[in-house]
Amino acid sequence: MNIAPKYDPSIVEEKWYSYWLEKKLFHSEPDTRIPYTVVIPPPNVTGVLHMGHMLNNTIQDVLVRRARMMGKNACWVPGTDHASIATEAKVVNMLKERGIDKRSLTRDEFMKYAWEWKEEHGGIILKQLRKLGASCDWDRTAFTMDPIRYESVIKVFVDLYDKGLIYRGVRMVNWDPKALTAVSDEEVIYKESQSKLYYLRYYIDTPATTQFDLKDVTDSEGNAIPCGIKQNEKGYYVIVATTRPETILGDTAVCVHPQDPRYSQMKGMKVVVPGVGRSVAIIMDEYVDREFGTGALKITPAHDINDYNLGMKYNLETIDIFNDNGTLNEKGGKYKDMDRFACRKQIVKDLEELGLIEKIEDYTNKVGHSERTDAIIEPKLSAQWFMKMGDIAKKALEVVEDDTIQFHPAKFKNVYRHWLENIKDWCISRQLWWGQRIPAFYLEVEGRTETIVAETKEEAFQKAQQRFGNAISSIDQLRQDEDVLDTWFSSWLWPISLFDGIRNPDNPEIKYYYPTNDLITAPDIIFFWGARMIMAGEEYRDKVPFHHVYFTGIVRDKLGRKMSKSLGNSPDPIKLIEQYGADGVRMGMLLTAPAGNDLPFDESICEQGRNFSNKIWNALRLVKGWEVSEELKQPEECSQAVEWIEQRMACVLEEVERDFDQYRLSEALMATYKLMWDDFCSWYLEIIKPAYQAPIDRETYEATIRIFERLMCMLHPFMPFVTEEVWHTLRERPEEASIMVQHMPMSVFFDQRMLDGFAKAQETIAGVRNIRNSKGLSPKEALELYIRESEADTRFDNIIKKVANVSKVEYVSEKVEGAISFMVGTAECFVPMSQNIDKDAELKKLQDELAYTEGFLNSVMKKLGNEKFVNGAPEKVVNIERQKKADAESKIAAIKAQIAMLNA
RNA sequence: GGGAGCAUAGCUCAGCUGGUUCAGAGCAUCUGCCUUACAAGCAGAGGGUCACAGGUUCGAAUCCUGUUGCUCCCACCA
Repeated sequence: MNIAPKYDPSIVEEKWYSYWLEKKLFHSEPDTRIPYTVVIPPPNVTGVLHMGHMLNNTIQDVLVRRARMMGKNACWVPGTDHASIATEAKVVNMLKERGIDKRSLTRDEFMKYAWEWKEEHGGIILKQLRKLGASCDWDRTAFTMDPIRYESVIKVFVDLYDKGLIYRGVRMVNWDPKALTAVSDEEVIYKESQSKLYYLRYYIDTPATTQFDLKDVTDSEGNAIPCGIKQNEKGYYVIVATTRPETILGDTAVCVHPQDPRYSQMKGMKVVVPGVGRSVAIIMDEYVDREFGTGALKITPAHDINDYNLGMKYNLETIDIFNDNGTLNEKGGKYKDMDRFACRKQIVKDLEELGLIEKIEDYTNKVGHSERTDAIIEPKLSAQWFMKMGDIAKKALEVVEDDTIQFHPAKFKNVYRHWLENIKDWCISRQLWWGQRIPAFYLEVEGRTETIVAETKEEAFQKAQQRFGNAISSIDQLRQDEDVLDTWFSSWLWPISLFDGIRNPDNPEIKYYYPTNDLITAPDIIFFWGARMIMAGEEYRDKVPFHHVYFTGIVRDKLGRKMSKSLGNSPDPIKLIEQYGADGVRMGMLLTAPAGNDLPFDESICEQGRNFSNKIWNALRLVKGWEVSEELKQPEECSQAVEWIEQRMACVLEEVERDFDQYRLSEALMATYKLMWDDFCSWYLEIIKPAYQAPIDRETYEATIRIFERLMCMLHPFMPFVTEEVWHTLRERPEEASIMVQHMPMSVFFDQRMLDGFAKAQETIAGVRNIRNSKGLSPKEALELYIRESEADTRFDNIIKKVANVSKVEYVSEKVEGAISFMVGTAECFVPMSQNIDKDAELKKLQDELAYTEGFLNSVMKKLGNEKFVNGAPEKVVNIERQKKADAESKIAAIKAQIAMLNA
């Protein structure tokens, strides 16, 4: 058989992926088998594959392929997410490039462009996943805005509204002035930034005759501290520290702590907002941190959540000074239309000129940025839709606490608990067009605005007629809410809506595939997505959506930075695949990424994968290059080797099964890797390998093929392509065959004593090789080996002979002269040398070993001499120490005898 | 500011209820080898006071306390 000397993944991968698709091997339909379901974390429809996706999807594919080979009906459902903000931003940009302003379009026109954009640029990422080998059921590809998913979302909204879990209200929300929409708390990223703390003078608004006592006051510990009230030629003033001087335009109070002696004279006073001239009240509230700044806080209820709360409490006026895009509105007076940051600069300049700034300090604080646009978030009062989280969160917490859903690694339970215990209502409306439009309809009835929530406008009209009778005559009186829903409000239904379980809760698919088995996700979306899916599952199926959550790590570059498009530090996964093969990249990533651990990515880890693919390939070349003889009898070393490798495989299988049970994928792969490379290639194949151009016996050959096939099955979930290729080359296969649907080998009982015996033989062989190495002897020169041991195990002598190139193995009761010796356990091995032995070198080696062993014995004796140890430690442990002592003593005796012999 | 986690070989990580899996693996490094499957390879070797300091114990990488250094999450100190 002619097999290429190097493995070329590109041809092979293309070939087999098409083959799998053509044979519909990824497709699943409900049947009598046990289902195994995974739903993909839907990537952004306009996104491209990055390393995070690679890792995440490789893990899913490993689990899915393994489940399939374990005889389960595996179904991995792919799809994409419409990603409102991100996609809408891209569409708006695209329009801008074409000279079209979004505001000049109607909603319908915009949506047409958006869908066009989606059709053109969407789904690239799913195509890329095929290159990775992902065994998704592509027939089931879904989109969070396709009809089934869209309708499901609408239905859920209406249902939750009817249950009283969804409400509309004017609240302080996180406003993204770039995307012009509200975002949820989870979408705000706080970043540390260097800013300034401005100390502003607020003059006290008081008749000129009023006198204040400016003497030092006494704090609670009895120390004298300066009074909070200052005086200059213009009058009395207090100093307020702020990081956002532009918001003074919206100031409606100044707040101090009621027990702050510095300000006790301020009760009931008013101060003048600097530069603005407005006179505002001094209020006193314990919210204020006396230690911060000057202990006096300006209150801007429209632009800060805390100020808003205080504003509510003290009935303060709310002055909103910003437009939606972050510029100043008419309340900003002369600063109208300036951007908020430009305004800040200008206002500081103006105040400085007016002598209203006491000082400016450098200050580091955390500023909220929009997760999607990176714009600085502006707290803003607006009417939004919210979902109540209280009760539903409790249930979602319970199922994780009681391990109905298990997290891998479990440490994420803490994070999850903390979030759910402090959860706030979820702002679900977004001021965008790309998304599910909120099915709320407004109409004017007798001067009031009434709200009707219904799945369609027609339904809303009917409901309106029922409620308001003849006051409603035309459907056109209804006006639908302009906003769409948060994208996560569709993704949270994903495991259910994929099987149409919202619209048709009793359909056979949802009943069969739900709940899914494993969720593979990055920890950074645990709140956005994971937690909310659990809530939706509880609410709509009364069952958790999955039983295990596998958290992948975050892929980082060599410098430890998160890989991101903006940093440009992410390699192109498709290029990597071209360079190392999909199998190589998969293997490289998996080996270095235990669950929950970040993956410091370096291209070199793919090399290991590529090298491994090639190693497998070369083993195939060796085996398929043999001529098989029907006459030859199986040599003893071959039957021993076959027996051993089967035992060994059983042992590793057990380990791998244990690893998978605990979701320790990298460990499972490492164990299989070693089985293939070390045990199979380096030991087994070397033992059975016939001499050059000599044939191999039929029995050994068949056994080898069989073992090779099973190894390929074990590796297939990790490296789907090379294993399929090799599996097909090993034997003639029927038309439809694929390794994908072979049975995964299962662990069976294995004989540990045999494995131990073989390990000893391996050590013996290594000993002989070492002698060869140190003496510079050719591997072709046969040596002799004498072993002195009380209980000889001769089973593997033929193997030793062959692999170590030893002409004879003989068991002796006396020491062998003129030989170099080494020990394997308690056995002494002698290799006679024809050439002169370097006496001094040998002596030194022996003496070193003697010193070490004596030291070892010493420490054992110390333990055994300790009465507390002998009495306190368990019998078993003491016995082990006694055995150590005996072994060490006999070893010392042997070494001493050898030294004596050398010196003789 | 609150909480959680981590620290073991140059790198990435195993190491379960303290004791033969106890100091390990892979990669990298070094030394020999172009030995007819494979130099993307083969055969060997070196390398760690288990972050630091105490404590508990007959016995600690493992349990406790403190220190230091990292990481993550949460939070409205302007």
